[in-house]
Amino acid sequence: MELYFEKELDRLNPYQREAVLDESPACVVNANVGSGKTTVLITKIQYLHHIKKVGYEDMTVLTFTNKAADEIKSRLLAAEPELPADKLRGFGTFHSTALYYLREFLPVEDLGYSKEFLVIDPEEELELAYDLIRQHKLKIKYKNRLKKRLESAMAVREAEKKVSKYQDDIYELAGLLKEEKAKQDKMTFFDLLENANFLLKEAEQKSVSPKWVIIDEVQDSDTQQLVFTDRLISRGASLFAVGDPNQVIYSWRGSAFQIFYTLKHKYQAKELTLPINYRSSTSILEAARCFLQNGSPLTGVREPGSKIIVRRQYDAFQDACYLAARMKKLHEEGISYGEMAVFYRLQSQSKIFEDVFLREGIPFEVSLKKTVGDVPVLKWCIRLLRFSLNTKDTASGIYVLSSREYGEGISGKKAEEIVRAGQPGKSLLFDRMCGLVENCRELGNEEELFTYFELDRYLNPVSASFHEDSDAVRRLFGIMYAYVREQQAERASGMREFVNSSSLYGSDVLREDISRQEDRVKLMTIHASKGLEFSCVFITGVNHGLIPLRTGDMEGEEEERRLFFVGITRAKDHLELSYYMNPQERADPGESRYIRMIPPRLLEHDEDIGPAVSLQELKRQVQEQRRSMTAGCLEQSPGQSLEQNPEQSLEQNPEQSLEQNPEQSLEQNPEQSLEQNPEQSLEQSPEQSPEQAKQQKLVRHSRYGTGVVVNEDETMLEAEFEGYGKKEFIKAFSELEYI
DNA sequence: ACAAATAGCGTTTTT
DNA sequence: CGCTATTTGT
Repeated sequence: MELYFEKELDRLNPYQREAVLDESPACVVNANVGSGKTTVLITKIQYLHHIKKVGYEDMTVLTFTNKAADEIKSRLLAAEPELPADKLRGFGTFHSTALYYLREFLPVEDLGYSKEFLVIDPEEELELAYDLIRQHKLKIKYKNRLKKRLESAMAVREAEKKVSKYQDDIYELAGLLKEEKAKQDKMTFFDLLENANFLLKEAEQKSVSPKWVIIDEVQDSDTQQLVFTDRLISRGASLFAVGDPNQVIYSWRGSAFQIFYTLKHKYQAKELTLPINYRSSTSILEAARCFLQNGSPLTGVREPGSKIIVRRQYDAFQDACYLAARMKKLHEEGISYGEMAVFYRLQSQSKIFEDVFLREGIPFEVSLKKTVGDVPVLKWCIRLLRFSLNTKDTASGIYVLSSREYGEGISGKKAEEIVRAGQPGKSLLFDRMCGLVENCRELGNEEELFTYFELDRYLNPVSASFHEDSDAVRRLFGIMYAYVREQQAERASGMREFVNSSSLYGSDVLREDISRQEDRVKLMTIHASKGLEFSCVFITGVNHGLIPLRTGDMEGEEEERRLFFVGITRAKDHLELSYYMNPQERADPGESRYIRMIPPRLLEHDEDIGPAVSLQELKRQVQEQRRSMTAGCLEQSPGQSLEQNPEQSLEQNPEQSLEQNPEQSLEQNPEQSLEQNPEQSLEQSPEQSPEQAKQQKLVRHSRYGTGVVVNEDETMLEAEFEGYGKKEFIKAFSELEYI
């Protein structure tokens, strides 16, 4: 083993080797993009184990995502296949490690919990809070923002909790919620760390005392995670942390300020640097250097490579069409689609690319954050299992019975009665849930479980999404059975563990079918691109107002710059930036100043925004296609609410009016059509062509009188009434009369 | 019951 | 800044 390890060490560059061999009790490694950070981290772990004879069980390796933790574990196992998995129990995300400590070593009873406590998602905590408000008749203002208000209330110190800003009972609620969670044996992600931190301060030394704390992507730590680290270090652990201050893009969700500085001072940590980037061509690196905050060195070792292409486009649609053609060409040249990626600033920007790529036959995959909670049927099923496995969880029982979409659709009051009384015979579904643990032995696979709950009946067979729903549920059950088998646990307790483990929230329950075909173009936000790399990267919409997004303060501005830095450093060989002359969203037309910050000699401008006569026709077809699609599956997609924004903005954009008069628009360059019709932009309703504005449509309403139609589509109608102003109506329900 | 006043977003997302 | 949801005032 030691010999094998010598070879590993030889493969490292001097900087990497120094980090691995460093002997100081605390060391932070300032690792540049693409400098082999993960390799150093893994080699360090192996070094500690094989050479320094530190047991894996004496190491705590902390990451922020399950994905990162899985990668580290699987790379260790690949090098050492006979390594028993339970030696790596201390390897995982901050939250899963806190969970492990709480379950195995820390006296959670001191906080009123049992060892079998449950992990709940934020939404369930919110439900609990609303329940408490009702039960205790608390006065809470701005209930719609309760989640945010509670978050800030929980962060306030005990001493300052006298009167709330709005003079309501928010602090009382926070206190009650804490009690209630302990009573119901439930912890949120926040509680996992908070409680672990509290107990680590008090508990006896021997219970948890790793010899090493090793942290990946340490720049993303928030205060809670910093405290967790500190608790372990003050128990005698040495520290080895790796991260990149130039890749801080999550400070808005609380990553602590200037971590490297803090760690260096707090623990007299030695700071080492990994300056050499192996990933990108030197042109790309040179451009990236313009966006570094501090003058940290960033050295490349590769050839200059091709210039960065900057494209001027009329709008996102034209860009999408260009990209489709460009990618086809690259594919013909032998670059696989999997090596290409399109980045944008906002989730809502993906839609137009999806539509065009679908039409053009480009295989693609959109990276969307989806958890079980985002799919209504799975959310319902999890609650079904939760109550079945723990009938004390009455909130889940009530939720399942009173759901409108699934189950028996019992009213909330009645459901509460049944669940609280706990008497059988009132509801078949309720009886089945209560009987699950008893009958568990006979239910050997997902199909039998499905049948046991009579889900054929309860998953709302008349709904359009029934097939999709039952497939999703079967898949979830399948994953659960696989988990139980893998853990070699007794069935009921294995299921309980699955349903309550944070691993559930991190697992790819929904992505099974996507990963089959790998050769796809990836579409994602720049945020989501962190940690990935592609041969060809296309960053789209590099306009001011998008990249950078209009931000209030300096800090936000700097974060935007780091974000762009992250985006361009994902590219290995080829990078293209595009900006729009007619951005439909909040962006300004023209190139972002970020493009101007790159030395011109690195750039190649492509300013031809040719008229492409058929483009308008194509665009019309794409929009038509989308309309028929969204009409068909309105209720199935959980992401629907997110996707409504681009839809709306599309209705308002000028193309809508072009679509209504195709003959007129076709021979015009789209850019001209806007500039040549100044009256149009002065109109109150730009979606109407001048002709339509002249022959105004009038409607009569029983209450508001006669009004002028200002906006109209298939479902909605907006009219302006004299003395009343504008009013929106749903056509199907309003009693409107055309005049 | 309606109108005026006020608060606080806006985007990015993991556990 | 401009919009929306909510609270507060009449």
